Amino acid sequence: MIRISATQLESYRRWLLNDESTIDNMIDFLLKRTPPTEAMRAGLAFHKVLETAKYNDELAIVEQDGFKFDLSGLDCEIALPEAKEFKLEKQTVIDGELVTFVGVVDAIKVNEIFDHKLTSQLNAENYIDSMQWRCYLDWFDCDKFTYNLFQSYKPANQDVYLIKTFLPVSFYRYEGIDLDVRNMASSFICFVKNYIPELIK
DNA sequence: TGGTCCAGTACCACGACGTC
DNA sequence: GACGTCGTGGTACTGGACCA
Repeated sequence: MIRISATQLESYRRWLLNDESTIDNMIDFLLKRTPPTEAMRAGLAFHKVLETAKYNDELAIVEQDGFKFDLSGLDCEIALPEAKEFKLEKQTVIDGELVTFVGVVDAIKVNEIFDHKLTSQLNAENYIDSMQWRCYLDWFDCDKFTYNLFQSYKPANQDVYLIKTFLPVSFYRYEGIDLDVRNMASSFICFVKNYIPELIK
């Protein structure tokens, strides 16, 4: 049996596209030998801010885990569903191998999944090819996936992240999305069998 | 002139949470 | 308390454009 997360599949997809990345790089990632950057920690802290926010909360300057975020520059309302951090496990068989797909979405409501991303570069095209939304739409059996993109900027000599822009970007289920996920998972399983068989329990 | 902003690209550890 | 599992995408860098 092998457990596969949406993050793993997305990282594997990007690894396939990168001619210069080595097999060892991918193995290191899957075995979790990599340290998180400050940006990742900032993203985590911002996530926590959105998780703990309540309906009708007016967020201006908030502090979380040592990071300060200034949302006063946003002149819009952000809809945050009540169902947050929703986890799913789904078992299936691919190429004769028992597979457990696992994933956690930031928020979910009827037929729609939400994922929050703190980014310095607001580029929706970065997410078009992503396996993440495909996996979640397939596994959670939903029709719409929305990335809530928050563009941040950290001025030099300041310890605050200015949240400049909020941009929701949605993707929709299409015919054959399950096949795309299965094909990528099949390729991933093949890689694991060849290079990291210890991940198969 | 200095500060800000943008584009593109590759890659990897920690906190939180659930389970035992 | 120990252990296993998951998502967190931004950093660093370069070159160039823009603005006050």
